Amino acid sequence: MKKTMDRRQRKSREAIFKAFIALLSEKNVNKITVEDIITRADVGRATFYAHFETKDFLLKELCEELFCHIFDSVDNNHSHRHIFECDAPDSVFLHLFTHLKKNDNNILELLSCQNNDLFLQYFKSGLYRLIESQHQLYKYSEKAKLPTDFWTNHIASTFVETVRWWINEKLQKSPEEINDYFLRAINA
Amino acid sequence: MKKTMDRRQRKSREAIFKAFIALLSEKNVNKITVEDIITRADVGRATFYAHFETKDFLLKELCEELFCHIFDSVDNNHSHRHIFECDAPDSVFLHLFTHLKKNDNNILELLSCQNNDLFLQYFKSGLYRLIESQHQLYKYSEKAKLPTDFWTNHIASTFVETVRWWINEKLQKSPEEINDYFLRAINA
DNA sequence: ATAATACTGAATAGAGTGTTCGATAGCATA
DNA sequence: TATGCTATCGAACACTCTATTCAGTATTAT
Repeated sequence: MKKTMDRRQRKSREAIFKAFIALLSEKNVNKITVEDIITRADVGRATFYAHFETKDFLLKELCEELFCHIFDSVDNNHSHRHIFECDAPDSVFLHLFTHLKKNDNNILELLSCQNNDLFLQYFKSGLYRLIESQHQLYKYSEKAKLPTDFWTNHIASTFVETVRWWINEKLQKSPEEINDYFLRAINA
Repeated sequence: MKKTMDRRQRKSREAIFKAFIALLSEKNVNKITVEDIITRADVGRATFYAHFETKDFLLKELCEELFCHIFDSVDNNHSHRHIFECDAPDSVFLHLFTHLKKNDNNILELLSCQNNDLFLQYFKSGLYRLIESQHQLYKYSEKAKLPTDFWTNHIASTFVETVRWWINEKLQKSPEEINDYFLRAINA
């Protein structure tokens, strides 16, 4: 989203996103029509198509906006730690759990709605890239003689499944506890 | 599927399944139309709706037909082992990997096509029930103080992800090797 | 104030869904 | 082989949804 965006554009775009998110927690993504969205968002039909080529593009852009924040914040945090030489190997995940619980952008609504698989998959692909860069995680995989990409995928999916379980439990556990579960599961 | 099914019904049903499977490996499930299916299957429109209420039902019944075999075979094998008191704790998974590689019903085509998430998720839900009944798997979870349902989900998803990785690698590894990877990953 | 541009609202063509029905052909049974 | 039963055909139908268009209106940046 460009900074120099017409206020009207921003408003329409935001209204569409907001309506779409609300609808996503109400019904299956395949059953949501453009009519539903524009009625809820209170914008004209032509406006919708001026912003998004199709519903699929809307979904894709929504995912990008949602997850760019969370991964950016990790990247910043990680580079800080690098600068200060404060090496806490697995705290990246604690950082992610904490960030999730803060629930910026109502990300939790989407990760717990009936369409959550959609978002968990998208989240996982972002995670995969992040994990690849965390070399200290691979000590165990070497010990267990597991291929690198197998291990990367294993960690990413275990993280996502931990989040899924956590959300199902209504986030009763603290980020520290759930991070502990996660680390025990991957036995790091 | 009832045994006493009219030959015409069987033929139509099979033709529809076959056409659907072929289409699934060509394009996204959402883009497949009833028109596509009946043209490929060479049956009338009314025939399709006589067999399946909607496309979603077709998909559901396809999944059931596909996975019932594989889980039934495990159940039989498991109860045999029970009778003969031959207790090989984790061989259920080796049995599953072996069964998958045999590729009955072209199950692998579906697990490796672009719609594989659909089938892997369905496969996982079947697995979940199976794992719940395998009590010997929970020794480690008790040691690591992890909740039962967390652990069940962890094993199920790790299995599914192992299968996913295996298929991506074109099934080059033997069932024994891949079972080994899986057991190392869950550290059982 | 002005020019640029985003939005509206209604109309439109086209694709896909799910149903209907009389006619036809295949099936099980006797 | 003749019988009734039932699955299929194929075409037509109403319906919903998609995606585009365009003239008129409102808002914005400068």
